[in-house]
Amino acid sequence: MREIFFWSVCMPELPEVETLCRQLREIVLNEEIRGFEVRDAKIGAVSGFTGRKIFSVTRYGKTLVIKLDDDTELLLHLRMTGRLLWQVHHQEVIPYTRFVIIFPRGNLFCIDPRRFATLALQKNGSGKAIISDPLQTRWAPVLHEITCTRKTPVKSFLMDQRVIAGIGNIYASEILHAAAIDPMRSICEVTLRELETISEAGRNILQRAIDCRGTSVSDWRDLFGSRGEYQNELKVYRRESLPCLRCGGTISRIRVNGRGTYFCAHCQQ
DNA sequence: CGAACGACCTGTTCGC
DNA sequence: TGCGAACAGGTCGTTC
Repeated sequence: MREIFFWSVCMPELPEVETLCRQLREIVLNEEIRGFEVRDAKIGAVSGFTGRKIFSVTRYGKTLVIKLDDDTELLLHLRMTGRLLWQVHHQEVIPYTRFVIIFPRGNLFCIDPRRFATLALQKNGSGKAIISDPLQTRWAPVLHEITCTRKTPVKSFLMDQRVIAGIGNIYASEILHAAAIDPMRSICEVTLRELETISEAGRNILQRAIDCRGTSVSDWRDLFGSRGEYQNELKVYRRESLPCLRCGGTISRIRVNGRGTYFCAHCQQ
């Protein structure tokens, strides 16, 4: 039992949020909200959804977008340790619960030990990324036009939510390893051809991670408390000092803009 | 304008 | 064994 409630790292990025999104659609689409309980006001000042029905559940980058039948749009961002958990029975007390949405057939718990998660109403004209859907769009042609004005490390560039919506720390390391690019390389020195390699690797990795229902590095769990599978396919993340699975070199861990970054100095240039 | 960094949080891990 | 410091990282605001 404790295992269900015991996690330190979730870090929902695009594949994890997409997983929740798909699972939510199966369960709550067209369902009526019977109650909305805010257990921690820090989550955001929102209320008054009783009687509304769920019109759609979509995703923008790492943000979950829940649209109600009165056109209200709820934006849920899980940040680092936020989770959503579906519970059929309401009696259970779950630690770190931030809010609960009560449906006729069950209850949706938002759980977040570190209280970074946010719930807000859609703001008009909320920021859009240059690559708003990295799964559908080829990155290279668009990004190549702006790389010459930037000097930031390529890893920071990939994680910039104004550039690409949805890539976080885990997948940024994985993508650059797959593309054999040094994460510290300045983005302005990355060629169009290399950007195409990054784009190809990135889209493949994100899609594969979705197919695996996300990465359970320490304890990411899906809507039903199950682990993802992509942690079994990680090539560099959290593999410091272990051999590179491509060239046999040793995986290094450095800091890039304050974030733990894993790469192989032998085959990533 | 872009780049870097602290703040926000709290459970876990590390070092003495 | 115990305690405090360091660490984890998504995003925002501040500073340079």
